[in-house]
Amino acid sequence: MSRKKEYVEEEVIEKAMNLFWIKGYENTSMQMLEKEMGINKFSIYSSFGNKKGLFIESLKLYRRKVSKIIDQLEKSPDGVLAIEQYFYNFLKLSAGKGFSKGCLITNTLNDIDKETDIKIVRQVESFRDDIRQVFLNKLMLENGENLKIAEEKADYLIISMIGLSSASKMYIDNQLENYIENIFKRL
Amino acid sequence: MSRKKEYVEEEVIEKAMNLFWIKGYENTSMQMLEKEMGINKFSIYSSFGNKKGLFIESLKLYRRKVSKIIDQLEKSPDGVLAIEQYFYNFLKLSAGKGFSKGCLITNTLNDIDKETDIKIVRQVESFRDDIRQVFLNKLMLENGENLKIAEEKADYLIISMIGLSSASKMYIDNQLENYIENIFKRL
DNA sequence: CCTTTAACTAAACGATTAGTTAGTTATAAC
DNA sequence: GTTATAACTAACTAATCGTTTAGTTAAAGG
Repeated sequence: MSRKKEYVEEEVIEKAMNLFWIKGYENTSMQMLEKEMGINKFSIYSSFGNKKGLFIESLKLYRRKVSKIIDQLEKSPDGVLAIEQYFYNFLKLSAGKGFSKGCLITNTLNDIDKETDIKIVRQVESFRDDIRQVFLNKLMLENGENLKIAEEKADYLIISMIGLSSASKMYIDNQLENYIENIFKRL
Repeated sequence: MSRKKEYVEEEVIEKAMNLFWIKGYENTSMQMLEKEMGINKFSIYSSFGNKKGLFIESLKLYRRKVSKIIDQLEKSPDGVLAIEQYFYNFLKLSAGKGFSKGCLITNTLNDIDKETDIKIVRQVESFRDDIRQVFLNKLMLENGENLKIAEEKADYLIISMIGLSSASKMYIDNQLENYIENIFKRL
C-alpha cells in the first residue's frame, strides 16, 4: 500500500545518541544529525517529531545501554564490592576513541537550566533515582547495615558517580582509579 | 581629546560573568549580553574583541572571586579541616536565587570538546592545578603525611569538588552536607 | 496497470546567531 | 569655537539554527 522505510529507527537513534553524547544537545545541529544518522531531515521529523523528541529517545536508549551493567550489579552476590565494580564498568562504557564521553545523563544534568524541557529533567531524575535504589539495595546486603546510614552512603555514591563522569573527561586512567579507590576505601 | 567610556569594564565583565555562569557559554547570546551588560554590541566588541574574549575575561574574574576563599584556606592554621571549610564556602559562593549556579570553571569543563578554544582549556586546567596545589600544601601540614599519599588525596578532593559543583544544581542542602561529610570522613 | 499512500529529496521558511559598519555624538586639546 | 578622536546608536551583514513544505519516487492492493 505504501513505500517502506529505508532505515531502522533503533539504529538511527543509536547514531544520534552517540552524537548527543559527545557534543551535547545544544551543540548538535540537525545538519550534523542528518549526516550522522544517514537520513534526511524529513525522516527525522516524521519519526521523532522534533529535535527534542529525538534527544529524549536517545536518553531512553542510553538508559537501556546502562541497564546492562546495572543488571550485572544487581545479579552479583557481592555488596559494596559489586558497586565498586560498577564504577569501573561505567568507565569502560564511557570510553570514546582516545577520550571519555562521560555519562550522557550527567552531561545532560550539567546543561539543565530553568528553560529545560520537563521531560528531559524527568529522564535525568528518574535515572538517578533508579541507580540510587540499586546502590541502596546492595548496601543493605552488608551485615549490620542500618537504613539511614545506607541512604547517606547511597547519596554519597551517586554524587561521586557524577564527579567521576565529569572528571573522566580530563583525567587519566590511574587518577580515576585512585579516585574510585578513595571512594570505597572506608565505605 | 576624545569621548569617555560610559561604563567601567570590570563592572560589565561581572555582569557578563554572571550570565555565563547561569546559562553557559553557548546558551548566552550577544543579544542577552548587550541587555545584561547595559552596553551596545559595538562597545563589547571594542572592549573585548569577541564573545570568546569576553568569556575568557569572565573566567579570569571568576578566578579572582574564588581566590578570596582560597586565601582564607591558605591563611587558616588548620589542615584538612580548613579544606572542608573551603567546600562549604564554595557552596555559599555558588548560591543563586533559589538555585545553585555550580562552579563556572566546572560548568565550562563539562562543555569542553575537541573544538574548544585552547585558551579556555588552559584556564580550566590552570584553575584545577592551582587548587590542587593548595589542597596538597594543606594536606602536608597534617603530621606524618607522606607526599605520594597526599597527592592521591588531593586528586581525590579535586574530583570530589567537581562532583559537588554538578550535584549542587540538583540536590538539596542537607544532601550536599552529607556528601561533604562523607568525603572527609574517609580522608 | 492504475491508484493510493507514505517515504523520500531538496529547497525554502522565519528566527536567531556572531560580528560589522556607516553615521552621530560627546569630549578635550588647541 | 573649531577640530580631532573615540564612544556611541542602530541598521546591517552572512551564516546557521530548527522546522516546514512542495514535488518526486517507490511499494502494495485491487
